[in-house]
This record gives sequence, C-alpha cells and structure tokens, in this order.
Amino acid sequence: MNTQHTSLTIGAVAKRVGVAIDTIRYYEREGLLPEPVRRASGYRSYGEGTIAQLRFIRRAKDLGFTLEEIRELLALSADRQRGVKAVKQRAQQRLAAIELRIAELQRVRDGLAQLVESCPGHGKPEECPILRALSDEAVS
Amino acid sequence: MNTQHTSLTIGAVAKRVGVAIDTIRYYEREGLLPEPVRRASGYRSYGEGTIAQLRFIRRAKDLGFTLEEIRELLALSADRQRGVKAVKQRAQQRLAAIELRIAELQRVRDGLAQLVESCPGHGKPEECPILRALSDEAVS
DNA sequence: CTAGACCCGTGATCCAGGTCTAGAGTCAAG
DNA sequence: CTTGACTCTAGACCTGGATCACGGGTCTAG
Repeated sequence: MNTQHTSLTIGAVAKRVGVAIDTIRYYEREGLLPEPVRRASGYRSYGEGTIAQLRFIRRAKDLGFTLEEIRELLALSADRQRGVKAVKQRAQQRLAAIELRIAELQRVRDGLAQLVESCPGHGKPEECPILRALSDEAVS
Repeated sequence: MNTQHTSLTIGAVAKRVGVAIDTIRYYEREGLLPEPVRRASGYRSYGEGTIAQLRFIRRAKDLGFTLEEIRELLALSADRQRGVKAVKQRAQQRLAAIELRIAELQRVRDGLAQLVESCPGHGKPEECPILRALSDEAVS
C-alpha cells in the first residue's frame, strides 16, 4: 500500500488537478471535500486522496451531475454495500435527464433548421419566415 | 387595417401571454419592450402590438436565444432591408450552437450509458465501474 | 533579513433571468 | 364610500457555481 503522507498545500493541489484554489475552499465549505489537516500555521495540508476526490468531482461535473448530486455520490461511494446500487440508480437518473435534454434540443434544432432553410435571406421582414414564426399566432 | 386602440393593463397582457407582470416590467427595463403609454394614473397602457412582441420574445427564448440576442433580433426585424439577412445569420449561429450542445450531450450520454450498462448494481464500491471511472486516472 | 509568493477567513460580487417586498396610489363593483 | 383587486417605483433577493477583494499571516530563496 502506498500510504506516503505527501503533504500538499492547497496551491499544489489546485495546480495538479487544474482547478482554482478558491474552488477547493468552496468545495470544502460545500461539504464536497473533507476538512483537511492543518499545519501549525493554519495552512491546509492535503494528501493524495484529495487529488483523487477532486478529480472525481470534476469528472462527475463533466457528466452533468450537480454539486448536490456529487455530494450524494460521494456519500454513497463510501457506503460499502448499498452504495453501489444507489450509485447506479443516480447514474441512470442522470442518464435519463440527459436524454430528455437531448430530445428537447433536437426538437428546437429541427424547428430552427426548418426556419433557416425556408428563409431566402433577403426581402422584406414581413416575408421572412423566421420573423413570421416568431411573431405569428400559429406556432406548435 | 385593424388599429383599434385596445388599452390593456399590464395584468391583462400578462394573463394573455402567460407571463408574470414582473417579467414584463423587467423586459421593459432591459429594452426588450418599448416604454408603453401611460394613463393619467401612471398605469401602463398596452395595445395588441405588445402581445405580439411578448410572444415573439417567448418563442425566441424557447428557441434558445438569450435576451441579449432577442434584443438584437427585435432591432433587426425593424430594419427593413438588411434586417432579414442578419436575422437569418443569427438563426444560423443559434442553430450551430444548439448542434454543438447536442453533440456534447451525446458524448456525455454515451459515456454514462456505457458505465451504467457495465455496472452490476451490487458488490463492493471498488468494483463499481461508475465509481472507478469517476476516481481513476484513465478517463477520456 | 527581506522580498515575493503563498495562504488564511470572511464576505461581496458575478452571470442570467427573473421574483419578491414594501409602502403607497388607483380602479371598479356593490 | 368602501372594499378588495390591481398597479406603481425602487430596490433587495434568488439559483448554482464559482471568483474576487480585503487585510493580514507565513514560507522560502537569496
């Protein structure tokens, strides 16, 4: 086991993970990161585990989880048995939400694409299908 | 031409368009709606044109335009010649942005879907592919 | 020892797009 | 004339996810 107690400053952690110092302190306040050990001076002192946890947070964020959800994922991942099931559930919920969002955007895209296609790009405003669609009563 | 000077209160407009009174005043402050005529009492007095313009705004918002962009669209739609060309351009830009966003979300969805599939939903946290993916180095 | 880089906590600020509050005036029905 | 619904303004507040500012303490290379 590799339990060297590397003692990193907040700045070093920030640099290694590619995140701002303020963000780390913010995550700590928000309960996404545990309160770290302090040096005599009051400086936060981090180990490698924090790096991993920060990366976890960043990746989950990239997957569209909110910080609230990530806080929950972190709690679940610590639960040795029931955690996995709940984690999978959350991931499935997230997946469903993303698919819903994609479908919405596709509808919007289709509508907009049709308008763009049908607009000649010149002429009077009253004849522009885009402006007409935005102004007229009859829209979906 | 149908130029009855229907005089609507802000509340009536809000109800007909399905938007909050505060939102109308907010749009006015933000320059999306012109300053309306006032009654002697100071009450705002709107005509049918405002209804149309508010619907324009709402639809454009549904298409993902920001208020800033909508302000521009409104200005362009008033420009009798060059407006149409510019409007089409903006719509194309919006379309491209939406397509980009869809592609991003699809990447995220695919990644997440794969993780969900590969997770049995039970067992130790260390063996959960979802948690592993979030924690491990090798991602993306 | 000192300069410069780093860190501390607390609280303010930012973004968009509204939403809400307070206190006062106005309108329409009964 | 009263009551209750409506409107007025100015400004504060909200969400999420940070980011910045302030005034001060600490660490390290030279």
